[in-house]
Amino acid sequence: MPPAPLPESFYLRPTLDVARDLLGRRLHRRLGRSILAGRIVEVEAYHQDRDEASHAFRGRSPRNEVMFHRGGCLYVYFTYGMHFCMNIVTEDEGIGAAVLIRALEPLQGLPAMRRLRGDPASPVLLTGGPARCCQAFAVNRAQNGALLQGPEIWLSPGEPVDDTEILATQRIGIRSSRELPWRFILRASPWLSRPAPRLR
DNA sequence: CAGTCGATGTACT
DNA sequence: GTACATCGACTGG
Repeated sequence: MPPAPLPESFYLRPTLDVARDLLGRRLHRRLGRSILAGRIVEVEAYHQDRDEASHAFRGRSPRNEVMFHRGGCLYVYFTYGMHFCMNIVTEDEGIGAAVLIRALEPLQGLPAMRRLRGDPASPVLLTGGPARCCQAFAVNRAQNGALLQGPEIWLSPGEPVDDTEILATQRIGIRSSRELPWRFILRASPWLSRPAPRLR
């Protein structure tokens, strides 16, 4: 039996708290009779308030509708004409907020992930990057709005992460509100979309 | 290594 | 038109 989903209450907290707390959790995806799993090692928070880079900053629209749903579902959007990105929706109905999954450590179903990704040369190219995570886990428009209580896709507790393992940095690939340190990484993970900044 | 650039759909000015 | 929460192929050092 696969691990049980995190409770809905996990998602109904301030988005930055959820973002940090997502590190070390596991993402599970059922594909027919097989199950894929990965450990979350890199995320970015987005919020309707004070965050011009957020899709929710300018209010509800058909695209960002799911960001305003009650926390505990998946917001999937299409970008750059060919890629999908997946987000964990947070907070109450009516608040536009979500956490982008940027990198995972593959744990289960690696052969299937390799097929879905076109057999990349380096292991980190399997799930290092938000669009790569979606491709490796077969996530696309069809999963937009999916509830995270399974059986299609869900999160499980995984194992605890100490605060000292977490680093907050600026987000990747955005212009506005770039000063917000809302990217959270497991600093020692080899599975990040890019290496942790050097210590000083 | 770093930097550049094309692919290609959708949202928004 | 222009930008876009990206990726992969290619260039040059």
